[in-house]
Amino acid sequence: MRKSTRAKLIEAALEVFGERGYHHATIQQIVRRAGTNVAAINYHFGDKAQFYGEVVSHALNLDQAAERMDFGDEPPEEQLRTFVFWFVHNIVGLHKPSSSLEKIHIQEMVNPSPILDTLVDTFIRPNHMKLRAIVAALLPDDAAEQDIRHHCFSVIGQCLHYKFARPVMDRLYDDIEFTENYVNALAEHITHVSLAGMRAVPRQRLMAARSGRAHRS
Amino acid sequence: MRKSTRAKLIEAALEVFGERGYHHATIQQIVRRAGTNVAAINYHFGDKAQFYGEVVSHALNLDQAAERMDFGDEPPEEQLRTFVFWFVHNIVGLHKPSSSLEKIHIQEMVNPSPILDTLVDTFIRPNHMKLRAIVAALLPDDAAEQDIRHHCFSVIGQCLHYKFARPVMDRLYDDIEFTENYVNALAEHITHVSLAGMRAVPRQRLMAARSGRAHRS
DNA sequence: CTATTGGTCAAATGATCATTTGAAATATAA
DNA sequence: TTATATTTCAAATGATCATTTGACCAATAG
Repeated sequence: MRKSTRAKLIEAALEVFGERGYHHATIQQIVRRAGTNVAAINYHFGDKAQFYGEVVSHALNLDQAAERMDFGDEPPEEQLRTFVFWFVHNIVGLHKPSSSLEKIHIQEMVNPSPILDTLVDTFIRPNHMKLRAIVAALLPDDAAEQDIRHHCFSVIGQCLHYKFARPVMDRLYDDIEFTENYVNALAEHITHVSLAGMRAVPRQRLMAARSGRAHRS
Repeated sequence: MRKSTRAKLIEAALEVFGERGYHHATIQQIVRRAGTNVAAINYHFGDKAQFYGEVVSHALNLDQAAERMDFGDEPPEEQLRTFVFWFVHNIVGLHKPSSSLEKIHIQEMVNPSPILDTLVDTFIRPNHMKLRAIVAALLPDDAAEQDIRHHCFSVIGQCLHYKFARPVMDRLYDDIEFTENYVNALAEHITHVSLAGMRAVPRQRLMAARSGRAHRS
């Protein structure tokens, strides 16, 4: 016995769920890739939903076992840079091996399943808090709670865009290639914009006058 | 005859496709909302795919008929602000009436269908070019092509995040409410960060030394 | 009036999946 | 070895959809 059927199934499912999302992934595809057959799912995991749960928690364990991002005692600017580089590389998917969890993370954002709660608690929130600490260190001490959040979301939003908008970007420009160097340049750009945004804090507060200005339809 | 069945179908489909996306929307749901039955789809449009095509191009026409965003001769800073306010409000969906097209736009980004090509050409690219012009006006004349693009993507990425990450944000923080005022504050934040990022242009170019720094797995 | 056309309907068909089943094969214990 | 529990398999079942069919209805033209 080389590798237990159960293990092969989880491994294959991690890939397939990452590629197609929970709904679009079929059990056929998974068992074919695992070299076994459909009944094994029922036998080992009950049904597709429970199976998916097992797969995700297995991925979460893997991730916890993997090396954690740690910034010695770098200044917060550098910590942000490190965070963004790590995130962008994982998101864009150049780090093939360990990024299945990221893919599932993306799929769940777009099309949440009950698993999302777990995913947020054990994976997303810890990362968010790490970023939040960095952002808080970069902003003035009296920064409002909302501003801290928004700067976090600005950082993450810029990173994720290169995942979500990929199909559109490829149609807008036909010369984009996500090489190692290009992704590094992206990360540098995002770091730059984010830092600039945080340094320019003493902005005038939102004027009430602006309230009505949006798109009048 | 109050409203043709065909019109009722397109109207209902616009909503349903916007809410659930092409794949998850069922013909049953659409015809139920339109108060008719499944055969009408076959009769009027052939099949689901062609139907979807008609619905999207109808929405595009509606959108073209709608008032175009125009900035008199405001300075580019204000133009950017106007653009972001308009985009965020449409994306987040406070502008109920006209936002079905935006919803389909989002759905297509995540789960592209053949329609995406049309959508990019007639809807996304024009908007992108408008933003691009504003960004180019804000950057120094010798700004690199890549920098222009990346600043555009930073703006759009920050905006879209409040759509895509909504399920996650609701789990991270339980006190977020997308009121008119809050969305305005968001838009102001995004404008602020983006402008700061563009003004701080004379940054040192990416060092080759940084190439190897990302997540070492 | 009658025939033709455009439009609607309920029910049938067919495809794709998840899930179950019961028979085989394999291992494990006695 | 024999009995018992585990694990795999191919095929059956059932659910959910999209798509088709053929019977109706209403209007309009001859």
